[in-house]
Amino acid sequence: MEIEKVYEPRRFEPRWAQWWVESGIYRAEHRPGQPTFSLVIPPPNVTGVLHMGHMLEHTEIDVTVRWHRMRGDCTLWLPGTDHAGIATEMVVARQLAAEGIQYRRDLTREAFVDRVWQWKAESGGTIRQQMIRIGASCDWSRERFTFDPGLSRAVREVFVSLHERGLIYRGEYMVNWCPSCNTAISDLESIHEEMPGSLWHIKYPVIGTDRFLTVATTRPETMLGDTAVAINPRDERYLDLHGGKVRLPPMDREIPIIPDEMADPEFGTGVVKITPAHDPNDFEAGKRHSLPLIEVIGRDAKITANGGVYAGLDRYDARKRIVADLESLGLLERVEDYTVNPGKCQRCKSIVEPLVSKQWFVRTKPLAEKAIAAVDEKRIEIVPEVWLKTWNEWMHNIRDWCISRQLWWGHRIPVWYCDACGEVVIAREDPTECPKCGGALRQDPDVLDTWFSSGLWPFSTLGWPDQTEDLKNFYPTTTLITGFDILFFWVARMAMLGIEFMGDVPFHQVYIHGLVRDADKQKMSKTKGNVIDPLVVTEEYGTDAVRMALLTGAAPGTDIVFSPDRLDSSRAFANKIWNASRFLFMNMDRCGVEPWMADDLNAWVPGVDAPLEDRWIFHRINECAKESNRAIEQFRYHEAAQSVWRFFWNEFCDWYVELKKLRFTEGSGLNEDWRNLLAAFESALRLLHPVMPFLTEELWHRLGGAEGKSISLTAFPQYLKSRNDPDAEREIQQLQDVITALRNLRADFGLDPKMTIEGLISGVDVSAHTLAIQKLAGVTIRAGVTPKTGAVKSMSGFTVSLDVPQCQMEAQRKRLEKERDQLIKNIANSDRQLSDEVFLGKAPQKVVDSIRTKRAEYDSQLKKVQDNLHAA
RNA sequence: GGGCUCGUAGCUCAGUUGGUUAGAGCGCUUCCUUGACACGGAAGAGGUCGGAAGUUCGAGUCUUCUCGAGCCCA
Repeated sequence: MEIEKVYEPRRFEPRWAQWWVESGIYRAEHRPGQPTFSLVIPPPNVTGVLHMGHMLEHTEIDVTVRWHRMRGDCTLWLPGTDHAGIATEMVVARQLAAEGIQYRRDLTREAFVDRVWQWKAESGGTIRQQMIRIGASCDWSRERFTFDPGLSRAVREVFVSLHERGLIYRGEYMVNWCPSCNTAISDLESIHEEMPGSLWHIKYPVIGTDRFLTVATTRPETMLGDTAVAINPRDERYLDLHGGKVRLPPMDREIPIIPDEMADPEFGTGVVKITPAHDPNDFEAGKRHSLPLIEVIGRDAKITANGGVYAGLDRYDARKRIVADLESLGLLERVEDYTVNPGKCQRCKSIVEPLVSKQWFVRTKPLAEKAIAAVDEKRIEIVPEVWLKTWNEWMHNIRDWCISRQLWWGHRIPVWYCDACGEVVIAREDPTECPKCGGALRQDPDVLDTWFSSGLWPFSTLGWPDQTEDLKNFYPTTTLITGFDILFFWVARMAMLGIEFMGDVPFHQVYIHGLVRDADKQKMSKTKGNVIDPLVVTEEYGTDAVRMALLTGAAPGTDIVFSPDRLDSSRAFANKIWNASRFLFMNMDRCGVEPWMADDLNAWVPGVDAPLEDRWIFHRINECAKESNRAIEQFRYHEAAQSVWRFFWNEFCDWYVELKKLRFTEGSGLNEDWRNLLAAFESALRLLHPVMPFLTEELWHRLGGAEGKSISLTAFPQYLKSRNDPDAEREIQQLQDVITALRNLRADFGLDPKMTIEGLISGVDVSAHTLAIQKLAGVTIRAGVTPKTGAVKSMSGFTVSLDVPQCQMEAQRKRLEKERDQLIKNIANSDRQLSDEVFLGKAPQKVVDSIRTKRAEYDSQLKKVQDNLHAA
């Protein structure tokens, strides 16, 4: 059988990727009575391209999904994307701008939306293609998009029914306005970031006196809209000013001095200005004191007509002018450097302007309570637990959710206004006329926050509001795997809406994965230029190697450092497996063995008389299965990856294959030896499959897997206590110890690796393994009982010696002395503990016993070492 | 201002309920191109677990303080 010398994933990965999709083998078919595992993808943004975060997420999901499928569960991984309102609108707007089209001015809304759909058809499928390339084993027949008709119907149903339940309202509230995206955004989309700024101390003349109140502000331009200044009611400096007024310098307006707790006597002068229309805290204060709202900054971030002489200026130009004017009036007391913390638009980084406007909100408290309870009662389990605190912190302090967006691309808010009679219609079906007066209706121009539709994802994708079979079979989903950055944006909202509309949690477990960082532990970002394109490294190293590199570092609760080193070693692992199979195939040829696979390899066990190494490797497979199953079940991907790595490389390749080499005879045909070897290898491939799907599929087929079948549909090895073989384990361990000790001695004496040496082994019977010892340690065991020289090494339980010339004894003596000193130290240490009455009285018996046993071992070894030293 | 996480070998990280010679990968040193593999094999060196105090018979593992790095929320 021809097999290339080096692992070259490019030669087979694209082929399998394509076949997995075309064959439809990952379509979930519900079968009654069978356990179900379902998972929905955290929908990537339709404008997105696959980045390392996706690669990690999809790898973890895929491992989990493949593992469940191999365990025989009816398994669904539902893929799809979201319509990403702002992002997509910006992408298309940019495209139009390049053609000289300003969409809001030159296009109708309908024309624009058509254009977006056109864009989606052309460019919206990138990430899908990329996912297929990396072998994501999802059910493409169930792919969904948040803007599909069905999902849109779900959105409308939820909006209307939340409104009916009193959980949606329209209100005049302070929102985060992004002047460059031209829309309101939610609190979560406004990112606070510290930056250097200034604190201006401005003097406000107190009416009727010659005094001034000095107010410190980081945003002097907002003073145009001040409607009061506040002092702390207990602040003794200003007791006499209660009920007084100040003159607002640039506007020449009189505004009241009000007592309010929000003024901190310790901060600055203890006086704060109040601008209810442009600051969230001031907005609240304004409500408490019934202050007027004066909007001085508009949606374009320019000063409005209310701003007097400053009208029409950009907010920052106005700031400069106002400061200059105050200074010339002698009202600017001083300016100090100050760190400011403004909200920035998550998407375009513009500084958001807090504005008062009419928006639609979801009343979140009642929804949040149920979600909090679901987590408290473990109906939703958050893994790792560290995120529980963050979850509770946020959920308990949750604020109402602003869901209207002033965009064209998105689910249009299903609300209509009648200009004739003022009626507001909120309806599941588009109304044609006002039900009250028959007049014309005008639909609310805004669309809903994309997360509003993403929040329905676990059930809208399964057909809701229809009561479909899929919904019945796959909701609640089993597990959600996602990043912490969308814990609130998405996870919390799915929990709230799922419970509200399905009456049950959307998933039972949420696994929060880490962040992929570069080799210097830096976050990957386009601006830093340190992003690694997963498709590029996939082409270079192979998808499987990239997966392995990610998984071995994916310990729960930690970020993943993604370095070329790790990629190199993962590829080396893949190459090792490749070559192990190459070895098999070459020897199969030599021995005249045809590719073979039993009907049910999962049931294969070597016979009772099978060679020791066969019994041993099946024992190890069983142990590895135990570890892998446990690890994947607990989202301990790094342990799953490491355990199969260790098994395949350090046990299967390093020992099993080496021992097996001694059994090959030319022209043997498919004998018991071969059957056991091939069955063991096939099991090992199955253990590895969830982690490295491509390589294992390729080798499995070369091994004899029938066309049209897939290793991904075979059974993952399960741990069976009955397959434990402690005798084989013990005997191989002993053999390994003997061989290691001999190699150790050889190295110490600097013996030529090619030279076969005679030696003696005492204390253990290895007569059955003389051939193995000869091959793997280069030592032939001679007759006799007395070592010829002092080239001796004593282990616990046995002693090995080599016949080497006397002249090389100096190295030996040194090593023995070192060993002796270590043993003396260990014995002293044990004695100290064993003579400690309190320790003996309080420590558990088994701890004390183990120390006694060790003490005895050290002692007998010490005696041997001393004997050897005398001889040397 | 409130909260969280991390600090273990040169590097990146494991270390499930505290148990007594602290593990892995990479890197490093020495030797070896033996017909699966130099993306390899064999043998090694190297940490006392950021610092201090405490609880305990016993602490990398629990408590407090402290220093340093990062993150989230306001």
